[in-house]
Amino acid sequence: MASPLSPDASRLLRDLTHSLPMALLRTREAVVQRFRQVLSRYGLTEQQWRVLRALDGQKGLEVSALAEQCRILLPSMTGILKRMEGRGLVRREANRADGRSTRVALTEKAQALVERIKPEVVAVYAEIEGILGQEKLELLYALLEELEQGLARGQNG
Amino acid sequence: MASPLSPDASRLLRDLTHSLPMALLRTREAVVQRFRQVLSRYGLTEQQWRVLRALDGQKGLEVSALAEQCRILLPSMTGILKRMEGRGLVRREANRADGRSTRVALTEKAQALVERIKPEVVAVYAEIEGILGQEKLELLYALLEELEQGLARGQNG
DNA sequence: CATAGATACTTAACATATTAAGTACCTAAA
DNA sequence: TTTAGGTACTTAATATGTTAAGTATCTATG
Repeated sequence: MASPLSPDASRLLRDLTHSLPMALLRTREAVVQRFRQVLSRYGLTEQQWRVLRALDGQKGLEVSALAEQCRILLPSMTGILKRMEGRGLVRREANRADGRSTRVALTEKAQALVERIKPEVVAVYAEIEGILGQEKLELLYALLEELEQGLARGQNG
Repeated sequence: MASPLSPDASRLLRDLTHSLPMALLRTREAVVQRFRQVLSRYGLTEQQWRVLRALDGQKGLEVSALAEQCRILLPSMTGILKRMEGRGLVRREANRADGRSTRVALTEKAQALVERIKPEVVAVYAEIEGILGQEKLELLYALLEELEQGLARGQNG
């Protein structure tokens, strides 16, 4: 049963190896794996590290702001914070001004952990920069952002 | 508590918005969301679509080969295939030559479903190409692959 | 003041990701 | 032939992702 698609459509519907979601997935997978090698030694998932990074240097953030920065949906964030709180990495304080929201902040323990891990993470970044070189890396960032923005505009405005 | 990192390290440890894993995640998220708008109308997840795409036009694939092409780990694939088999989308046949492996193939129903969905997916691809333009898109693919290959070499060879 | 509608989460239910074990089968070497 | 060591999965346990509901709380309005 041959595909009834036009030649142009066939070009667009690339083989799986070259589809854009797959390409983004494969590259991200490879990048994240390197970071995970570091983080797993500290019993942290990549998402938990994102939370630590986002809260580092902040006095505290509301859960929704934190979720947005980390690109983690609120239902997932609920569980992540619960586990991190259980391990004494984050502390929650009620927002007196607004009874609905909660502010989250790092504990001293978490601050220390972040400082201990940072140098190793930096080393991974250096390794990655070394692969592409700074110029290509910047180009990659620019293309990714342009695509993201373009898609966002298509959704909203 | 100021970070004890060098200026160079500070440059490398970008703010969360510009970290490479986050950039890849954000862009992929935006891209996948567009595809999901189509797929969800057919009760398919993105991963299930990857399986359909990989098997489309094949006589059948072994589970491990399928998993590799789809970039889905075997334990996840086990569940995905179980659900798809339950919905009559895939069929499994024992490999007479090797009792360990199983070959998976699309059912007629799944073939028809793929043909029905393809045009809509192609439209999404066209939309994405329109955002970046073909030239930048190719550049993006090339950069992603170069980075992925570079990281893979760092792991293995 | 009463209340409809919005906000900021949390719960629930299901699908997937990740790592570690377990199982059945196969292969090669003693 | 027996057996140690691989291979191709599957199971299990835990963490997240995704969507839909549910729960307080807040805000603007009549």
